[in-house]
Amino acid sequence: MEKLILIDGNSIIYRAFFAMPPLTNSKGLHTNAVYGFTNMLLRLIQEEKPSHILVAFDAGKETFRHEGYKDYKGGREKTPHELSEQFPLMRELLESFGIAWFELSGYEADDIIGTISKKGEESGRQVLIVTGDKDMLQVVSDNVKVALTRKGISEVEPYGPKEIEERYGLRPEQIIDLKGLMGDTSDNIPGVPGIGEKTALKLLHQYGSVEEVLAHTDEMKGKMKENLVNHAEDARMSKKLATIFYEVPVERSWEDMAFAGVQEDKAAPMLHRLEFKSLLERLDFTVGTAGEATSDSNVQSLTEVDVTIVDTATLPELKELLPQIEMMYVESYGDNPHHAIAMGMTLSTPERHFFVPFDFLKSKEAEVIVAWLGDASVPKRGYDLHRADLVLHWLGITLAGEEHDVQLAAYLLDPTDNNQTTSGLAAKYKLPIIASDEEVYGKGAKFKVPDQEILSKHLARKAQLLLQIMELQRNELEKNEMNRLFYELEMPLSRILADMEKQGVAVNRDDLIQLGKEFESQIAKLMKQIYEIAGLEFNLNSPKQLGEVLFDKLGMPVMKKTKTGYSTDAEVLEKLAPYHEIVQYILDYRQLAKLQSTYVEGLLKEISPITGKVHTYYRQTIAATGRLSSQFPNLQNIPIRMEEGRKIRKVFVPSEEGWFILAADYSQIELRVLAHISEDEGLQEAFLHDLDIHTKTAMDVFGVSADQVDSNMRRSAKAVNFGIVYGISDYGLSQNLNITRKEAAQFIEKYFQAFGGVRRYMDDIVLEAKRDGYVKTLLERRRYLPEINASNFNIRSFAERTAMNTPIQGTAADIIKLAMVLMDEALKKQGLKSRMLLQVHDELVFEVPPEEMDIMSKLVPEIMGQALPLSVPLKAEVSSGLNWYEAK
DNA sequence: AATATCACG
DNA sequence: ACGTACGTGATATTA
Repeated sequence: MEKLILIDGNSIIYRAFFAMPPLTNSKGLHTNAVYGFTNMLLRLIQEEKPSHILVAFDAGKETFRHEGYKDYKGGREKTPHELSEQFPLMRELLESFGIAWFELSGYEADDIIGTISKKGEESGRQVLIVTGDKDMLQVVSDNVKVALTRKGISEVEPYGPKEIEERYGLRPEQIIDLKGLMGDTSDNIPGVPGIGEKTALKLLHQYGSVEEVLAHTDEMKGKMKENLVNHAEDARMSKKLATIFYEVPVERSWEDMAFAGVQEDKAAPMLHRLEFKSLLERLDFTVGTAGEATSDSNVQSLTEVDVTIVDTATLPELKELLPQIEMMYVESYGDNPHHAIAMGMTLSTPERHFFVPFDFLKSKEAEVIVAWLGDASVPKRGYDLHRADLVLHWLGITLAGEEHDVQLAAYLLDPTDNNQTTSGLAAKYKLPIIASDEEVYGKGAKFKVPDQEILSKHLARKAQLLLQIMELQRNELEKNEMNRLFYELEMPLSRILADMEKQGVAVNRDDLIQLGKEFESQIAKLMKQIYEIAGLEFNLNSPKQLGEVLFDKLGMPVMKKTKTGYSTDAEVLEKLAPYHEIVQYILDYRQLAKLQSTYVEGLLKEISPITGKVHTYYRQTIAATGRLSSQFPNLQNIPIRMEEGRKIRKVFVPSEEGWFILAADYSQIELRVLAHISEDEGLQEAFLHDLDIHTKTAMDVFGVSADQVDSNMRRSAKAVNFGIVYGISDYGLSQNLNITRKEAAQFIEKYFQAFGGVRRYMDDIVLEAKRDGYVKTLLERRRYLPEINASNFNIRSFAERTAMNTPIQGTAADIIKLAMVLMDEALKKQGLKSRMLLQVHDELVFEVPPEEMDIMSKLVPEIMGQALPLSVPLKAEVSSGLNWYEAK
């Protein structure tokens, strides 16, 4: 049977434009959309081998749809000129490829395609429509399929009647009823307010069509009924607008649309003009002539890979090669690795790739693989092994022996690189490009686990690249003197973190609920008072509405603006508090609302029904300074500064009867680190004598003796110390202390006079950053600062402050990470039952059985204090109790 | 998806 | 003269 492909040119070229990075030829001509379109076209030709092709375009501004509804497609952004200039190029390219195209003033591409597809079907041809527009689904039939583009244009999802039934539970012709009810913002089709896809489908499943729905509104109630009655006409019109017109006078014959393959003599000059070198190279001009074999054409941009799917039959081959496996990759989806769904695993030697389906891995016969995974004496190389460990753990499988994690190494080599994906790293190292995960899986709601065929190949391609990347990383780590940091600190730490996360922290659910009730009643009281005083009810959580009440209605002075309107943050509200009693209530409300939503409700949602604990996920490859971060839930920002919030800590309890929570935190670790690296004598002296550092700073800055330092002076000195650590600026300090910039500048000058070594450090580190392009910590952790020489003052200043702060914050991070590794060793060596549960940047939290309280109270601060010998002592203070609140 | 706000070190 | 303190993550609202 002959096959006809109909392409919605506008839809595809738009998607190509936004999906592709900007691309211009040497003359400055934008070509990215044409490139994306062409790539897709060639792939279609190769895969579908069509006998006929036609590309339809929209023409002119006004179509017959505007006659009934002048706002049709209103509110759309104007087409960027970078795109509009590509339309003529696209038409030329189609002509050079011998592909027919058609447009007709007054009609949309949809209508042209609909018309031709009907004719194609009637003449006994198979039809495939390629578009990004779901409206097109209405023309689907047994012989007409619609391929919808997914995530850009790299992949399409074919829809026949069966797929529409599965996805929507509708017949193709009901798609217009769906649009009629839900509307379409992109075309400015109104639909019925309050009815989205969910509701629309429910109604259609019950009544079948817009007309039937409208005829039965008497059976409904509430807002929905009201909306349907009031907007019945909108619904009817919307349906009409979405309905394809099948009578377009198309001036193309079958002969015009026949496609006989791309001819080199015609196509090559055009491709040259566009400078599509890769396409020229890849095209061998034998592609796609109807019915002809397309043997060795490599239109496909991806390299071929061979993967062996591991099953009963192929297991012996893998078994044989297990000792030679050099790369493992576990794919899963879901942001939270504790709940992630495993998709598949690849095990690779440099020559061969094995794909292990998880169903098989769980079977009895696969236990040889499970044993291999759990054998700590077998070094594992992989990508994001931390995540792999957790995913496998919740499947009951142990992973051990992690030696090289490519993601973690990539983070160390450039912690600010936010594309540590395999395809991103491949690009960085100029290795062959592979499809990104987003291209293969889609993102957000479009995410879909692909067929095993596609998945296994994608993973194999990743593994292939990862093997190469790993070798390059080994060299680079060596060159950067980061071997110790990587192999002795970060790699062992990644195991420890995974173990802490699996262990989790017990949370007393009932107490948390009780606390929530107390917050709730206070919140209700505050809301009532606020609404009463304001004289109206509004959404207190909306800064916009709050701003209107405060500034427009009550006429309070505007202190600060955000880019969208009035600022109502705590700093502003505190200044406004004297003007009106309502402000304090709002501040109190804000505080409680935060506690309730984030810490009560948020935490409750994270308690595992399986373990009754929260299992956070420490991310080791995020923070630019080398710190950890914590997610799902974030256990590094549990309230402590305010008593109300601090109560949250009471619900974090030991997981075993009679045990205790023990917490130890470093005292002034950042300033001690600063004392060490700046070699400032005064600062070192202060820590050698274990002075109160803020008081000491106040003495020097204000030139007074210890007993003359009042609380206000100490507060200022503390702010100066913070400023120093952050990379000081007079403006920042003045904001913090609510003083003038001049006064702040004087403080800073005084500070530098007293601590000359610190001034020298600040100056030197900025020069070092300008010279090397990066700064580093004591353990050789790097952070590149490409903006350190920027001409823009703001950008440059930011980089300079970062240069000052990163070695301090980063070295502190190095130290506590070292302490964690040493602590883990000590616990194991001494056979202690105590468990490390949490890390909060300068604090470690443990759960400890009663008989180990004495030893742990000594051991923990000792190990933390000796983790990295500095020129000043490191001090860790320990405390304990029945819960985290008491361990303060 | 972006913005505002606020919790922590 | 320039205008921000350093590093994170979660929530609710709004576009």
